Amino acid sequence: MNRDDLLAIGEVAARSGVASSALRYYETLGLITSTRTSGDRRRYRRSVLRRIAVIRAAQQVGLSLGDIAIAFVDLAPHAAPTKRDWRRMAARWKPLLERRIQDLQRVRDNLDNCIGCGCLSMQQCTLYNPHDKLAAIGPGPRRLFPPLPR
Amino acid sequence: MNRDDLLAIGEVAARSGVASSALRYYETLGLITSTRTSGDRRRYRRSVLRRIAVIRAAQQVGLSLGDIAIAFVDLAPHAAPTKRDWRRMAARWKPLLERRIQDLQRVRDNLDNCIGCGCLSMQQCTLYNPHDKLAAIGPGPRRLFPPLPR
DNA sequence: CCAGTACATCAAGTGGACTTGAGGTCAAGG
DNA sequence: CCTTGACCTCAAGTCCACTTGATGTACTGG
Repeated sequence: MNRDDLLAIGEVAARSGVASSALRYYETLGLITSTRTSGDRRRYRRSVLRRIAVIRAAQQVGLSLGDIAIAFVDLAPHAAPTKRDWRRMAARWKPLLERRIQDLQRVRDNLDNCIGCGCLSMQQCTLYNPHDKLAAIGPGPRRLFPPLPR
Repeated sequence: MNRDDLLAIGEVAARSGVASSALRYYETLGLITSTRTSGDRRRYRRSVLRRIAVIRAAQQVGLSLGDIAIAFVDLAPHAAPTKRDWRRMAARWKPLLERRIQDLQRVRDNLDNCIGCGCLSMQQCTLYNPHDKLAAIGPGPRRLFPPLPR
């Protein structure tokens, strides 16, 4: 239906699983870009799907859209990140991801312990230790990570 | 300083790393409870620290405070969860946690792939595949998991 | 006794990530 | 030509997890 290999917002929404309104919102944040038709409709390059996938992945890691935007402008002023850009971003995010995984594994291991012990021997339980990394991570789900290292 | 083995809100805040205002907020949600002194100050049992640790852990897993509250009223109407209660909660949350870890590992493995390949061979890249589990997880960080299984 | 600090309530504000609604436009099919 | 559906903008609303501010009360040290 689209001759120019460009996607309408609805198509992008369908293929990415992200609502059109969210896509417009991403655009206001500079996370994605679009061209317009004569009738002012957004047209997206196919590469936007990759970009969106990266955004979702980064959200998974715990980055805010602001953090992601920074990473994007920082690394890729153009719409389709190059191999090199992508590699840099991936390298940068990986430690965060690793740490996040480790944190969750710690929680899981504690659950295992607690399932075994009933968690009444609290002294050595890291869940119970308020001043470990978990506590330092921040005020709950909305900020799972500190801001990107400068 | 406290004879009755009860903790003032400031002490709980200091020991748990959670702000007093957040503790009061948790109380409005029924996540924690307190008794009052004659002067209307909150006094917490020591076990509240464990409860708070559990709350933070569950947030780590991606549960909302609402979800946690449900799990709590569901399992533990009393202030200090018993060994059995805690075991059940842990057992219930563990699959969520495992899944979350797996999802993140998937992302990480993809990053590894992409660091190697530059992510330009997108066909087999699961990051690029919009209809996989990642896309299904939901609208970003605020709801990393579907609501608790019934 | 008096100052200072810690705590109380309650209403309102914040930030993130969107969604919803009102009101209008554009392009295709019958 | 006219309807329908997808799209547009912009302002406002929503949900979550808290925080902040105003105003008042209680206990502690000097």
